[in-house]
Amino acid sequence: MKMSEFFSPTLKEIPSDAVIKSHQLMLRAGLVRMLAAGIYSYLPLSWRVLKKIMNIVREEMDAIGGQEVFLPALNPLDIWQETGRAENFGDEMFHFPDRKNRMMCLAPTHEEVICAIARNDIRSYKELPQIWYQIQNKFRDEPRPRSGLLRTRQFLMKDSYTLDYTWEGLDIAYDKHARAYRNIFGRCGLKFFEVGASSGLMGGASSQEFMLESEMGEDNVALCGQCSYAANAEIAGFRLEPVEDSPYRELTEISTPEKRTIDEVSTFLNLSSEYFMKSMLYFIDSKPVFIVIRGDYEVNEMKMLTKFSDLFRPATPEEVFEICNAHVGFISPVGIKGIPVYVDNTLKDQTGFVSGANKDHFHIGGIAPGKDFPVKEYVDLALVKSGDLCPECGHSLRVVHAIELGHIFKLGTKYSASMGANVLDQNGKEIPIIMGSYGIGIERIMAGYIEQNADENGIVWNFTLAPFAVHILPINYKNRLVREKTDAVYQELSGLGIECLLDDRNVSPGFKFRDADLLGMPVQSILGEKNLKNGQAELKHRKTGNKEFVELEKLSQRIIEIIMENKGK
RNA sequence: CGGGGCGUAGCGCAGUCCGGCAGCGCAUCUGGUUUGGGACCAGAGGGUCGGAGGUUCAAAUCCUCUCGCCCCGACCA
Repeated sequence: MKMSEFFSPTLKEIPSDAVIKSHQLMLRAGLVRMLAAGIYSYLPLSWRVLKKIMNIVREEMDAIGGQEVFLPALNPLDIWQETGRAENFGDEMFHFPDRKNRMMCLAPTHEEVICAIARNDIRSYKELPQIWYQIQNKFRDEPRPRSGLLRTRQFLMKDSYTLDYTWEGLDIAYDKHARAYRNIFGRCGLKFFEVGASSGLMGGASSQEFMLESEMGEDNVALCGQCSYAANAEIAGFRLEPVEDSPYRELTEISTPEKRTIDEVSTFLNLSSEYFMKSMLYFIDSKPVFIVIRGDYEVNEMKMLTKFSDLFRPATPEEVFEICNAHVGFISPVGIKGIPVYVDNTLKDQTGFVSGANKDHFHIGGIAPGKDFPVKEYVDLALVKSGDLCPECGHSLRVVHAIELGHIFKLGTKYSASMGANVLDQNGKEIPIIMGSYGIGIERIMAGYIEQNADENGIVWNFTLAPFAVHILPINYKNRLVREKTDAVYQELSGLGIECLLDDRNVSPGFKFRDADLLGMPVQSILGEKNLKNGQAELKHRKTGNKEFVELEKLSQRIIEIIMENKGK
């Protein structure tokens, strides 16, 4: 491809709207342009990359027996009402009436369509198992699209669905996907890891996420530095280091004027936060309860949801005062009768905690849960933090930001049951199909790759994803010798099936070098008059910056060598 | 949805406080020179100052409304 004919509008300056590295580089290198918030056009360079990613996905999905389908992105809303997800998604799902006033929507995912097909056309267990997948545009009216291609309102997703009639079958399909996903992300050259995850809105038994460590990630993940333990912070567990030597052995009232937060009281008493008990009043199913947790931990909203479903809410300051006769910051379950207390495991088997005295401007030291107030139940509600101990091996955990690339779910029968997607089993009994659901964000692979593989000059593609393998840079293409040799090299490489981008533009050498570094093809072949006269070309490796000089006749051979050497890296 | 910021030429910005000729750099076009890290000379084109309404002799600038984009939070397979 000649650059003079190729559409890759590069930018010298960083567009002011782009904040994260991948977004800035994709705009500067002319990969994408924004049409509206969270809606992007993929220009020739990025579409070449995305097609390569999709090819890898197809190969690996086909390898586990997946059958590619293409389902409608435009759906009638009523199938979404059948499963109740029209309401669950709410405004996050684009919906609108068609000309006959039937409500339609743009599908944010495709379980409902899969079930609609299965219930009509699959009757018997003999027709199972099935693995169906597609690569499709998904639409989600995100409250806040952001971070370039990492969170958009229209995006490409590989989504697959497995249909089984036994739970063992589901396990097998799930494991196949885990294997395929490792291959896909590995082949793309991503440093990824797998974590146990929450199923969230999707429901279902077990789920696993494939994550990319990145400051830009919206998820928090706990990683063990020693063993393979990795879990989304939403569900991560940890081993507790108990506190023992509290200076408060017995119940002691402490004057703490105007000191409300754990931080303030901790500083005031010069006592670190693990000696505190954080007391919070919630309403669960309209009844007041105390939730208490050790002072150095936060409550994990997702664990709250799992424990109490969505029926909980924090008490208002007025309700707190009414029940405790003290203001927020000075309360605790000590001495408050008739209100159940859920105690987080971080407080278990320890004593001597400081919490509110239920009297403004006073705290109490020396609290022992179970002795100084009744424990309704010990529960796991704490949010893991960096430095906590691995639940598997006891080594310390790192909590890092991560980008979710893929997610696999054992869905079970949630959707098949509500939509009546049933089959007859061996005994002639009607049972709901057991489903799995598995997604990969295609653009996130590209954006995530760039987040991990770029330097101050631009993108650094590997051969697997690069839009072109070789960027040919003639210095002064108008020069006859340069032009003839360049054209010969271009013809030869292209003839060998090596994708080449030829910068035949009449611009200064520096301009070409900067653009080439920005676009980031793995190898640059620089052809200048001086070297050509000696029968030589220069090869520059984008990743290392290393340069080598190669005899012209051996150029293509050397490039093939380099490609082979770097396969799978 | 709450908080903050921004909107002026393709891109990056100044001008807005304090009303008075719409500017700068880069990019673009024409001609010429140049060719190993974003070249030089000469000339040229390009604007509904996001939009609507208002105040004023006069509005990019002041007022009201509105649309869009970004960031933080809430939210989020």
